[in-house]
Amino acid sequence: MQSKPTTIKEIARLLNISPSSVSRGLHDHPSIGAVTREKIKQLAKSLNYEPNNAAILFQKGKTYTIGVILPELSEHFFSTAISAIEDEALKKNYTVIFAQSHDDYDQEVKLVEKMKNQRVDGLLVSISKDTSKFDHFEKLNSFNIPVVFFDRIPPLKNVHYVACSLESATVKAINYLLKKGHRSIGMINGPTTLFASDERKDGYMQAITFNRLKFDPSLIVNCDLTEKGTIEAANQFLNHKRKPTAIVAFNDYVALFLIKYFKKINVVNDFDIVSYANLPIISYIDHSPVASVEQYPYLQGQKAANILLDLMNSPNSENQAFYNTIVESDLIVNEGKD
Amino acid sequence: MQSKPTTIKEIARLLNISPSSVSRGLHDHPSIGAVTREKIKQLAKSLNYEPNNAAILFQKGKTYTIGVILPELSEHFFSTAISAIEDEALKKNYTVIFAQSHDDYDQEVKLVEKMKNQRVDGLLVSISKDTSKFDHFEKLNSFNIPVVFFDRIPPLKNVHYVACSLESATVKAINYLLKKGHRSIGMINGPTTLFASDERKDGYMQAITFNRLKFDPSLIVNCDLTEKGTIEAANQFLNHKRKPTAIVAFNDYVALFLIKYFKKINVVNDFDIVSYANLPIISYIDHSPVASVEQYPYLQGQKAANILLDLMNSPNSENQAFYNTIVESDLIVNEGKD
DNA sequence: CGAAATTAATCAAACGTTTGCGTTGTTTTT
DNA sequence: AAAAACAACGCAAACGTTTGATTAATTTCG
Repeated sequence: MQSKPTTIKEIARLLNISPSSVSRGLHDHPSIGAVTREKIKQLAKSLNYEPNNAAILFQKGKTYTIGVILPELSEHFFSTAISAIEDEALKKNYTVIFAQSHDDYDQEVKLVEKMKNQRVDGLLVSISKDTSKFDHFEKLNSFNIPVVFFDRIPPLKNVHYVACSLESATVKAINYLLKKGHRSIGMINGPTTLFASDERKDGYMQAITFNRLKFDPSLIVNCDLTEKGTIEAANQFLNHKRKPTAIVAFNDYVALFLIKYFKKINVVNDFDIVSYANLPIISYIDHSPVASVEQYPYLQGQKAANILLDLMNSPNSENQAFYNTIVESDLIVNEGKD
Repeated sequence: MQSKPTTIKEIARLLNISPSSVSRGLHDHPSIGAVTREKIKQLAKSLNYEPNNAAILFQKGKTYTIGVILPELSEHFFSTAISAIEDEALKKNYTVIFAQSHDDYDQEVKLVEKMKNQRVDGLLVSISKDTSKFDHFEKLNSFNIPVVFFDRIPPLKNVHYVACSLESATVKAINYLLKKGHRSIGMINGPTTLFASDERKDGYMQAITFNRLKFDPSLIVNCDLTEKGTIEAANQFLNHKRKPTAIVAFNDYVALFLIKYFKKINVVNDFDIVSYANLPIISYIDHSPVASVEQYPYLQGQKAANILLDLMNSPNSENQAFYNTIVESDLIVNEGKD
């Protein structure tokens, strides 16, 4: 009743050869004769032999595991990204373990420590909102655990990362709105502490100045990304001397709050809204954004995973080169709204 | 530069005692004296000793890993559930690995096999849509790997599971609609192969007959859950001799398709819609469902994980008792729509 | 005071696999 | 025909930790 998994020893015993020969036979080592090799393989197959991973990991001192730390799994962006990571890892026979920081710095520090103790071979990280120190990652260097950051990356030079250029995407978004005839464009930006806020702002300014228009700083409002904050920001626009006719929202949640509020006060048709995609079904709502910045979470996850797999399997000599991959984001125009 | 993790052997060498004493000391084994124990612990701490997990797993023949197989991580329900699973596992120092079947039977079979080979200590499964055979799970019995199904459970008696009682929830939904005055209620149900379809149908019938109303089978339409299928189902209702005034949609996606279609043909105000929750933001759309059946994914994940942890740590004697946990689902009435 | 019980530690095996090195025979080279 | 090369396999150690059995030293008790 109680099946024990087949082992190499068992196969060796049945075949009257040594375990080492079985091991070599299974790995097509040249020093094992063809006939023996086939006998080994056939018996292994018929006994449903599967290598005991724990034993291999232990003996090789590797875990064939990559850790993923991200802020919030239930966010569509991250669940998509981790899905990609898992797919890539599976191809190379790596296992993925993950943990959520819930956007908490202390939690993130703990998780990094835990991942290190779990002896992950490498780490993929999307940093939490309120992480501004990065010592906890540097410790991993001495243990030779490579780290690749994705999407939410730290403002450091000497790290590997994959991210989206929100700046160029924002330029595209503003250009699109300008081409539609808008001359006063508001932006509900995130907290100033976020790198992503800088990128949006820079993109905004770049597009405005490139088109030889006057940049009005009061058209960019920082916001804590809550519903309340969004409404406050919206009110600033409504009372603005140059009331904008289009608004770039920090993300789909903000866009959602905005649309809800605008509907309530019956001004929803006065604005074109552009947002940064993270809710798959936003296009289903009425008066949904006219365009969205697509950040390709699957692609980002894929690239980050592949870079990490690369780093883990290369000698640690080439420490000077850092992978800095930018995934181009695209402006997706919402059809039927144009 | 290149740090090697501290080992028990190293500690033993430095303290001039045997590795076994160190191991016992760290585990508060009574046969180690208090002074020695403290010396061991202090040195271990100062050297940042962390047990080599791979070695422990190997030697114990356990992996302290629970596997999760689910259809689609990007669905909000599942990402929430796995988030709960991870939280529970972490508490007991278990690691979670997961994989997606993408609702494909063959893939699911492969994943079960893979999880078995990875030597997971237990498995949590939400079965794929087109799984109707369950041999691949039974094989796990002989390897003493407990399985707990959650949400999408197989129609078997001798399995552990956690699920939502969609039947009673459906009763609540129908009762709610009846109380609102509806007398002809349509239901867009899923494929007949799904257990979840049976439950909805049973709940519908139960509520109708309990209220001494006549049950009209043509008011329940099976549907493949695609947009096209939803529209076809909707058309059946529109042409029905007793055109319903309320419709119960199989899930939020179906509700979404339905609302979109009804809006297009300008009949959206003719219907009250009730749905089963899986999209967190559905309440933001116009003409959103008047009520939703909440299935508490976090709670389900939590319970399933705890049952599994229980099973893994109990002797395999009590094989007769099966955990059959039903999480009561609630009808959430969409405020402001009532 | 000697036997038994208790305390505190050690020994050695085990878990399954890999791998450097050694040992056979057999074949090829000069 | 002796030396060199090669083919095919076995031996044994190693990875870090746990644990049953054992030993040695000390204490307790009748």
